Amino acid sequence: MQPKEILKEHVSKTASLTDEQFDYFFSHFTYKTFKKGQTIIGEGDKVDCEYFVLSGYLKSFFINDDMKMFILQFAMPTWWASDYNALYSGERATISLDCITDAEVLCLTGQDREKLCNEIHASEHFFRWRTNKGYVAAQKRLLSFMNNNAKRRYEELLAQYPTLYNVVPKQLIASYLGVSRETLSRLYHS
Amino acid sequence: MQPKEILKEHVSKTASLTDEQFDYFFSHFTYKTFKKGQTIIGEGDKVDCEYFVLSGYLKSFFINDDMKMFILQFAMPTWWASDYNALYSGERATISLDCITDAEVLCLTGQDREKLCNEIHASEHFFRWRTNKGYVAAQKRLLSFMNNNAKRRYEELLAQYPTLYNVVPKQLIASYLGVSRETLSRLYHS
DNA sequence: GAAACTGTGTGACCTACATCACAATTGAAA
DNA sequence: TTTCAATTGTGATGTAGGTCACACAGTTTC
Repeated sequence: MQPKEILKEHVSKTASLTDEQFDYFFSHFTYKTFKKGQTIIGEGDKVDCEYFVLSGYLKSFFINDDMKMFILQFAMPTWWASDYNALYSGERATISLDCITDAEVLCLTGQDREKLCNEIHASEHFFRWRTNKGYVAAQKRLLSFMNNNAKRRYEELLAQYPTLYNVVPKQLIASYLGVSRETLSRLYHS
Repeated sequence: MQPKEILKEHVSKTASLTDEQFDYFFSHFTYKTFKKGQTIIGEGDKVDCEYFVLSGYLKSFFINDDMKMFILQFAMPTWWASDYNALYSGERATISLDCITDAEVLCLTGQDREKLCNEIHASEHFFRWRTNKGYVAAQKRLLSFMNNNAKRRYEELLAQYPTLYNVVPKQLIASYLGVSRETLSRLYHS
């Protein structure tokens, strides 16, 4: 399937744009490819874009003072990713984004997103619903952190995204769950 | 200050509505008061509304199978609260909402919000930005959970919302931080 | 002014998970 | 195929924070 069709199918689930509107909408996206391990957003960068994943897996993450990594999100095909705080506020990136596998993405600048939201009411509708979905998901994960131990969080993650298990190194899964890789290893060997 | 002015000032920070547009916007809100301890949304309820706080303090929370409470959000004046998952999806509430103090709120039904978003482009803009802010805040809190111990999370919370300390029982602060009340007590007595 | 309730402090003990150290395995590069 | 790095497994030990138990406020209720 072509990038344009992938995005169109995705957007049409929450907003109705006419074909001409969608053509215009799509014309603001830039197609890019990245290699496994490549950095898309690095800490301290100016953040211009958000990214729609066509193929491959990304991770968005934070590194603390002890160089420990915490994964905020795995981004898979048809997911969006960026440092939304930096993108909306103009501040420098505190969240990084890079490629777990080779990846194809569509880039949309923050400026173009605002322009599209202004010019096409339906596109603002789309972004509102998408963001709300992200908000609800983040809240769910917060509750899971408070309520569940590492084992249950691990089972939850695998139940929701079984494909991750084969694609993503266990270290990264541990960073997502907020446990050490040693603990994770012990969890699924018992 | 009147409810209408409070809301107007709040909305105008992110969206420009004309006076007539705002009058129309405001006409969809219902003013309500609640007493300390009253439930606004209970588990299993059908969720029709979201709530804009005019005065007082609310909490949104989740109760697990062991009857342990986890607080997702304290809502203070000019904050919004609801079970957004239930409100957007039509499912029953899993998140409850009640009053820590006497409170005045403005209620907006999900239906009216969608109607307003349709009819007034600027109001959709407002809700997109508000939701994005919530999303970014939830992500920050997630990172804080992964990165910081209970003591630092406690200090962070007090630094951000000093008023909470006097208004909100320590038990609830513990539930927000995801620690037991005993641990919290030990944290600030040392 | 008892009585009952809600909120808080504090000690003793327990457990989930972190950390450190090193071995084993896999996988890419040469 | 050999080599080097990245990834994973596993034991020993440390610790933050949970749980239970009980004491001691304030505050509301009759």
